[in-house]
Amino acid sequence: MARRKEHTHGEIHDMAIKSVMQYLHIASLESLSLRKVATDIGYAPSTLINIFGSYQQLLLSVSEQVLIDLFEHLTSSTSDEINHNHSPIHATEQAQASIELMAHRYYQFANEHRVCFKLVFELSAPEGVSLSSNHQQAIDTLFSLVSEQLTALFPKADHAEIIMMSRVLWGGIHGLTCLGIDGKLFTDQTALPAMLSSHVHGYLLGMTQEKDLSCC
Amino acid sequence: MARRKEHTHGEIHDMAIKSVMQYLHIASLESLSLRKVATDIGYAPSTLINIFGSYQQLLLSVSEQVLIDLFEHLTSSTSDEINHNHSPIHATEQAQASIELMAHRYYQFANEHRVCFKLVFELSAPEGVSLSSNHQQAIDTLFSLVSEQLTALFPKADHAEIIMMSRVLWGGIHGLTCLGIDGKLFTDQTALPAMLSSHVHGYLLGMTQEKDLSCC
DNA sequence: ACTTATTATGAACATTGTTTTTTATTTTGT
DNA sequence: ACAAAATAAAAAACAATGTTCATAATAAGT
Repeated sequence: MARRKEHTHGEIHDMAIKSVMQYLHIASLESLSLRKVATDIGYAPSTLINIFGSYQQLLLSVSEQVLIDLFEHLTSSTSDEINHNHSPIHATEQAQASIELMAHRYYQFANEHRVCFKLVFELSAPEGVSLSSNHQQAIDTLFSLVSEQLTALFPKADHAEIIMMSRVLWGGIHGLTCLGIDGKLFTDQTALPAMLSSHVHGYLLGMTQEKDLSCC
Repeated sequence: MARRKEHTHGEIHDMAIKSVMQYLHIASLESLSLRKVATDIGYAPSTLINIFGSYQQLLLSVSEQVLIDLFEHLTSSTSDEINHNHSPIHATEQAQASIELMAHRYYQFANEHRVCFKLVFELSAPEGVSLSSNHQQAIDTLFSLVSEQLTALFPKADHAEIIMMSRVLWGGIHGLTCLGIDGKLFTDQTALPAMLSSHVHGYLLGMTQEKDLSCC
């Protein structure tokens, strides 16, 4: 019966999201419920419905936050790790190493936040309603990370080709990661970084040979 | 009140699976329920629980069936379509074309059975219980389809390398397909076959260059 | 201080998966 | 052929879910 107003809606919003993300680190999505979240943060279920609109939209908000965290994980302090083993001579090697590093980090993030990561890609917006602009923008930003590097690697290629190649690269990274994290297709987890490298390295090598025919 | 035994358990099993697959062609998984399936096939909910053990295991049985259908879709009458445009001269070209065709079919199947396809990869076995051997075997068989072609392409490569390459290829095909079917990452559906081809073609070209250094 | 407008709440509701109990049917034993 | 035991399906009961809505408690306005 309406106690003292202790938190703003924004605060409850953040508390709920934090509660869900915390829960999903130790349990499955199916075992979570709106009522559990409400109990955890000390509010009534109907309060969360008031703020988020529905349980599904609460989960979508979580998905947004996970994407933001993922982006930060992919972009934080890149420089020192690239030059860790050997300093690349050419800018092209730098670009390739950068993509490879992102691939490895993508998998690392997915592996450390499996349930949250799955949530992002398995939850779709409610019927007829499209994703929020925040959400869509977060996704687009991920793509730009790769296409940026690609323009450095293929200065002659036109925009459409760059876009396509970035999608092929992300698609592969994403697919390997998805199949890897729940061990559905291969059980040896350790091999996945090598596969990611093989994918990035192999595809870029193939595209290089196809684009600039400097040889043969 | 236990009416006359009209169907065997096996028949009810198949009826339920068929009902689910049919329903998922026109509606979402969240809107489906055990009770709806029961009503649809004219039995009580508890009867389905008796047969399948739980709703989740019913859905896992559906997933198995989808995998079987997928396998059939990938392997049926391959020969005539490969030689459709131009007859390949070398066996290597044939192998590459075969993988590319499978990639396109993989996407085609996923696109025509979106909800069922998603079900296969989003539903995991109940806590602690591993997938049924049928289920696991169906997955392994998919992989063998690619690795078969790869052994033709890279006769010198050892088994471990073949395995790895087949996983990278499938991972990429799967990732692009996943991201493609619910338009989460790119809206132009038509471009997806081209991306799949680029992935297969690009990666194989890169690996060819790396494995047999006949040039440069 | 009194009224008005918020705001979170708790009770109610329909629906879910599952368990348990009942009951109708089939099979078995003699 | 008939009674008894076994079986199979269903109905009823249960706990838990997301969501709605009337209500009580607080905050704001004058």
